[in-house]
Amino acid sequence: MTVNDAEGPPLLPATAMAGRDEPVDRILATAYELFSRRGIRGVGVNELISSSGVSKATFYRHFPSKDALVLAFLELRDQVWTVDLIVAEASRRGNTPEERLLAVFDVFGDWFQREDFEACSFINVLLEMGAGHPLGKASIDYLSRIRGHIQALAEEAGLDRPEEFARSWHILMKGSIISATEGDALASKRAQQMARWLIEHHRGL
Amino acid sequence: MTVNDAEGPPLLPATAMAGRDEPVDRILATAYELFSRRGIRGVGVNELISSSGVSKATFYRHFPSKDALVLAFLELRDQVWTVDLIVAEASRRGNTPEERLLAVFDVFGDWFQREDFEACSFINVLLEMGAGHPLGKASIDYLSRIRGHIQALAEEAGLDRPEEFARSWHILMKGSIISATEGDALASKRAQQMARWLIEHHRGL
DNA sequence: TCCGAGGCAGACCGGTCTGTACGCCTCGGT
DNA sequence: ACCGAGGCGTACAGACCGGTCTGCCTCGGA
Repeated sequence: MTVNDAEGPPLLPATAMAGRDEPVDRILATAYELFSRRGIRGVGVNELISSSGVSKATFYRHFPSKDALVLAFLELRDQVWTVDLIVAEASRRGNTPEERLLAVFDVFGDWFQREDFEACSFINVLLEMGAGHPLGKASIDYLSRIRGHIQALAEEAGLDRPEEFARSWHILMKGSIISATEGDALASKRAQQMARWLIEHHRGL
Repeated sequence: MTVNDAEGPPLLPATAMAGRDEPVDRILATAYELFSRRGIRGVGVNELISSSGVSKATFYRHFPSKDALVLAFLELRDQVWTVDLIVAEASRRGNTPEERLLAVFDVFGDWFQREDFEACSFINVLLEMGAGHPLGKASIDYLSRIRGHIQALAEEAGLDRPEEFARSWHILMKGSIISATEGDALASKRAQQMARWLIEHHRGL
């Protein structure tokens, strides 16, 4: 019995930070919590250090700047959210590559209904900082990694043109996230239906 | 021969502000230009007043706060972008309701390729401020108006369940915008293909 | 026992933020 | 001829920003 095991997979799995209580871990854990919920510009360094119980000097000893911490946050988000929460969970729920692909939107459905649903940090940071900013570029890179997971599943499933398939699939993922942010709790179902049609049209007929 | 008639429909049509040179118009025109490109928090009041050649007292005489100006900007964006640039242009390009629906993604294709492509301000503001913020709620409202235009076209086309159709369609619109922001210039084509399948499945068979 | 690395607390810097206030000027109506 | 509305420029308040720096304390290894 650890923290946040009440509803679905935990956002911050104990395995990632288990037992560690070093300042750098507290900073990262706090950054994950605050950045994912309120964005980058919405969280200041002073709040970060006070919330993580760390002095300012310690903060800047581990991270040369706030942007450096944001980069570390994005990488942590890739591990915790993309890999552990979405990809791994979808793979667990499906038995075949196609089922695993479609299960992504089942996982989305559960995720959308969490009261602490915070949308996709990569999209948030990309739009907040702009595509030209280093943090925006990093976000684009992590978004492409998500597409890579989809493409790998598409290849396993033997679908046609897996790269283009993944790009179309990703449109459904991102669009449904925005719709969920607007309050459409059924956005995952709508996207999943369109995803089924996409699979049909990419099957080697 | 007016301004920005070089490539496609103008972002700020002369008709909207034609001839008017009042301070409030200059403020709004500047706000449109800056907010749509750099977001809300990325533009300060000092820059707004200096760029529009207006004193600070004049600014606060017309808009009681920066948020009030943002609300006015969102409404202007609804008129200039949603109505004049997207809906009207798509209707102009298509002869039937279904063609007009699909033409939305043709307009998107042209829009995505502009070097001053700035994504969707409603999505930007929603993610920047959060769904609970008044500006976020206003953005959700303007996004629902976009869905209303789609739903109206779906009803004209006699499609099944036009409201759900519009929600799915909107997922494709928003997802393709994010993909275009990432740099995928063909996102409009991918979304349009999925949109065709969506129409097929909503036709009264 | 000592000593240095690392952590905590907080003052401080220059800059930026939204918003207020004050002084001066230029109009247009009476 | 006058007078007030409205516009311009600017100084300023109060808060917050990212980032630097100093001082004190604790702990672990030689």
